[in-house]
Amino acid sequence: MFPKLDPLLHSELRLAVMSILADVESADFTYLKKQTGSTSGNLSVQIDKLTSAGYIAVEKGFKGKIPCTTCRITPAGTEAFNSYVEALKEYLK
Amino acid sequence: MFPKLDPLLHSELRLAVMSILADVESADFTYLKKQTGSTSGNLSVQIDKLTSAGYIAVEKGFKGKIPCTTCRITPAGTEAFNSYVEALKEYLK
DNA sequence: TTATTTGGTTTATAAAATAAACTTGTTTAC
DNA sequence: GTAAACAAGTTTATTTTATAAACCAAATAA
Repeated sequence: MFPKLDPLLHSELRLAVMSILADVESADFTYLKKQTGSTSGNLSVQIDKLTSAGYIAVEKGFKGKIPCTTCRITPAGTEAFNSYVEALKEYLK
Repeated sequence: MFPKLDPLLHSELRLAVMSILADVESADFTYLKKQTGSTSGNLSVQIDKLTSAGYIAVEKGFKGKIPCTTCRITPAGTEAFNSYVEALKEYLK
């Protein structure tokens, strides 16, 4: 039987964001936007959802005078990501 | 950069169906329904989409007097599935 | 014969993804 | 110094999807 896929992670953009954050200590909004090729609006919405789920943590600050939103994955996020990868394997093999 | 994920395959139920059909010669509606645990309505809709995309072929016949819808993957479907798996790996590693 | 079950399809609703428009503040050009 | 352009996002609106609920036709069981 196929395991249920976490709908929060089974989304192209959110998965890309999580994939990046799983690899780096932290990444800011602009970097995520460039790496994923997404629009600001879409990225903003998806970051919110990941934050509400507790999968990532967001810190708002400034780089000089310019606002800067920094994201990092949480332990819960790491665990969810790993579970998702395991679940997905059942579909791909 | 993250490759685009085929939206037709990036769907839990459609992916499960394709995953099954990639493994067997053919499978009928009832079998797919049992294996995926989906509702008839949802399965019917998703089979239609995969058919329209040319990823699977559907044959409608009878098993005795009872109608029986048989599905099998097409070469285009196999290729799309393989590409999807490759693309997804970029997100999971 | 009238329920009930099988094997679905169609239609309606809920949820998601995405795009477009807007905001706040900053830098640049005149 | 002020108007225009830009950066970094957010909010709102629209489109697309997924899913569920309702329905239907034929077969079997009571």
